[in-house]
Amino acid sequence: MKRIADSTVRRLSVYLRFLEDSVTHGVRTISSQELARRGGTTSAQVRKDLSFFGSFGKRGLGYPAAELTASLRDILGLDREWRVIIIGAGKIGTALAQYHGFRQRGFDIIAVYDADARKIGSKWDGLVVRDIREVERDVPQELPDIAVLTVPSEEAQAVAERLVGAGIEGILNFAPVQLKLPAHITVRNVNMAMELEGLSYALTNRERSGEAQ
Amino acid sequence: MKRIADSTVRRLSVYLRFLEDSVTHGVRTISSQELARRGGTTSAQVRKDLSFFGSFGKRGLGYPAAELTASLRDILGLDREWRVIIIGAGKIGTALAQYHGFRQRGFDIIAVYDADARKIGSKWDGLVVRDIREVERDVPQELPDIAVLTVPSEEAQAVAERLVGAGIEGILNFAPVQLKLPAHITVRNVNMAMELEGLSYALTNRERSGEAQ
DNA sequence: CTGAGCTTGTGAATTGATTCACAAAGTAGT
DNA sequence: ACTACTTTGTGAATCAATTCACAAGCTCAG
Repeated sequence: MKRIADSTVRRLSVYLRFLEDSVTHGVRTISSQELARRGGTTSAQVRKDLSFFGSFGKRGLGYPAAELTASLRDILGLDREWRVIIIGAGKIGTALAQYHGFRQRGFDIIAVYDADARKIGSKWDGLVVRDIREVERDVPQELPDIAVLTVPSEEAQAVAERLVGAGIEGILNFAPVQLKLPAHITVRNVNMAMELEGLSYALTNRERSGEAQ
Repeated sequence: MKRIADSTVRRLSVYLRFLEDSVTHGVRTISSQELARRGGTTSAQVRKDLSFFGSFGKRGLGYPAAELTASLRDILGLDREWRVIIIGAGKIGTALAQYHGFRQRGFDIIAVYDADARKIGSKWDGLVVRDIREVERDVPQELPDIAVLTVPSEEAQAVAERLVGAGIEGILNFAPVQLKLPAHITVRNVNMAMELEGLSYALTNRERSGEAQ
């Protein structure tokens, strides 16, 4: 199968969110045009995106909402639970640990780690903050799939390497540094500073830059 | 001037972070190769990115670190303070409000708003949570540049429209919906669910998908 | 059953981003 | 001053993503 572009996967995620919404509102069938309108793209793009994975619609009618929802969940690998650990019990890490939206979407936060003795042992929401030194022992036992990295930039690379050593293969990195890890490790970056600076650039050079969306 | 790609602006932001770091460590000069290594890209890409904005290096030597830092800050519009308001005092909003990294980088959080009477009036870090209904009065007075939107999905579109009506032109949207706003408004989306689902896809289809970075 | 009206699925065309490759310009050692 | 070595800046070539455009398939009304 052909390599699927990152941008396509992102859009599938957006379509899925709207589809789930539509299904709970009783919508039976939905056109590429409607999906495009809600996803901020074009109908041709929607059809192309879906066509990489198969043929889901009926000509003249559109896509069956419930079936397409199930197919997208399947394609995205959301037909299972993902076990997530959070590394770094700072402001962002804490907020994420307490945010219930993830669990709802199948991402189950099973543990939080930190290096700071003052934080270790404290409890939120049934989760006790563990010592980061335990990660090498815990990961082979509890087999988390994804680590969310919310440690200071200086430590991000070293901590990431430890996680990989312990057996983690997927990392959601909040530190504003580019992690250098073996090729088989999947990394996604969330970089708030970058987003704000993107806004700063766009607002400063309004005529040059297109409207980011 | 030619339209600059979003991906280019993102990379400039990454280069800038590393350059600032280098300057504080006393580095005087830096090559496109070194910037590429740290930014997770290629030297040709670095040179191309910079070439859109001018000629900053010396052949045979590289780029003067301090000067390039200043130029990038200038290009990105970081030679000023940006006034930021946070809408939504939930888990994420609260964490962002208390996170000092933004202020350090020139993004000054001047207010937090919420609709929930139980939250209004509570105080963090010198910031009192204000009633969202006051936003129409405050914005024309205090002239914030950017609104960070951390309200539930269902409310995001309506709240965004109110913000635009009040005079906001830049929005950092954390709600997993595509906002539909006038073309002159700049929107950036941070969508954690999308990132996690991207990881889920990549981990599920390891052979098909490239390593996202 | 027929014709008008939608909407999908998809090659082809286009537009956009990245990589190549090299001349030009500099450094440093002798 | 000359040679060997670096590194930038940039057109040209390549690779990738999006948009176009239309045949084919389906619905529905009469």
